[in-house]
Amino acid sequence: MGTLPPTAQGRATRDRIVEAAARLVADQGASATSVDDVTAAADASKSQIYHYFGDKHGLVEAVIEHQAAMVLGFQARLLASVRSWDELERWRDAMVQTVAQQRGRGGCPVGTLAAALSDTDEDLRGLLSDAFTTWRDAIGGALRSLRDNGLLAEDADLDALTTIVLSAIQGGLLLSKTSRDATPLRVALDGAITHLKSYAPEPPRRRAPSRARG
Amino acid sequence: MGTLPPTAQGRATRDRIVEAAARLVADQGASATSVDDVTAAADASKSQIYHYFGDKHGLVEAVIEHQAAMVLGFQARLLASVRSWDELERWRDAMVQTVAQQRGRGGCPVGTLAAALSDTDEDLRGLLSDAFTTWRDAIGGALRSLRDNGLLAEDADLDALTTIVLSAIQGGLLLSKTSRDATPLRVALDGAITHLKSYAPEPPRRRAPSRARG
DNA sequence: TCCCGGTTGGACCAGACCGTCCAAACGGCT
DNA sequence: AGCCGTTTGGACGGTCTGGTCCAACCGGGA
Repeated sequence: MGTLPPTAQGRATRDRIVEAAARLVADQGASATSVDDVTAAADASKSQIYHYFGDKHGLVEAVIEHQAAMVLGFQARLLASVRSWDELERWRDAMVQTVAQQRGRGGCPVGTLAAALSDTDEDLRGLLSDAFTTWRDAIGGALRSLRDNGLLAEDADLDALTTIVLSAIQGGLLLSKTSRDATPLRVALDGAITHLKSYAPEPPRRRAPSRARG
Repeated sequence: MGTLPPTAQGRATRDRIVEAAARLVADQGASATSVDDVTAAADASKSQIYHYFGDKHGLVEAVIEHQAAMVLGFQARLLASVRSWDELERWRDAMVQTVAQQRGRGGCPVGTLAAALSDTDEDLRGLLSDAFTTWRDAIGGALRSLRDNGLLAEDADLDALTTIVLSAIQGGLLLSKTSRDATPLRVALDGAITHLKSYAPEPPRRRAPSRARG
């Protein structure tokens, strides 16, 4: 359970199970996904799941870790290279495009799990809280990079701005998945970026009216 | 099912069931709440539930409508009177205080349901989407009132600003419930209000640095 | 070749699940 | 009192649930 399978075959099986479980949990919810569902989807047998994960709780933990790694990998890759407003806007466009492609379905796997499990299980809440912390670090790194490049004022509160950006992501994704329309996410992220720009050391000529309609 | 019980006694029973179910669903999730759980919590018998709601799906519908009415009632009451920045900030403080009191637990009942059910059931997603639309109307009304009082520019895009505010609410609540700390909500709402103020017709002396740290 | 830990399949269990059913009790009528 | 639709209680059935158990299988090392 705690440790990874020693053989390559075992590791492959474990991965297959986690991926199948992650997919099922993402579009049914954790408590609506049965262990038997997972065995069918992963083409595995029940003893394999209990061998590698101990019980269903352990399986859900593995799913959370898997989704956190996916999302944060994606985010970290895009955010690591941000050194200008243009690059930050490319990051925004990538997220909006991803959501638009699936018409909002699913939203953020981590956010969805956090909404469902934070009140139910203290262990899982901790994992999800850690995931958000890591995400904040990635965003905060990008903001620091912007500040180092002279695009944000020295005295700007980067922690607060990071919270604002992550809130816009999560809130926008929730509204987009509920309305099946990427617009709320685009508008929320646009608003966050406009807000960031208001902390530029040389304030732009004048404020820009918000562009998109929600 | 579709219609309300004809007798006062029946209506009382129905209400008791919905309230108990809403409480259970809020802190266990819909699919983790069994009909038998509800019978026990509402001190009702099974036939009563199936008599008034048809099946579990109908019960969940009633729970959504109940939670939407609660949240929107609370919001509409606070937002209807907003005519100045001070009053908007009082609305923000009321929300933050409510969340702080329960250390973030639960978050927004509507948001939590939306995260869990939007991908699962198209009917329920529609109900939740409608709830968000009504919420948007309440926020939009407050913003219009601010504009009518000369606090927002005539050309400000109120629809977009409404989306930004609602995203901040939902995102902030999610982060607060996951971290068991009201700070993210306070910071997100502060950011949204600061953003709104940047659309004031007479821009304030200079931009204000964000106050709280996240 | 034998051995042995890791791996796999699936029957099986006890309890929980949703939903059905029917008979009894209730309560406002006339 | 007598009636009738509404409301109530709870036993029951068939299915699904998480979890256990054990026998078989595999593959590499000696």
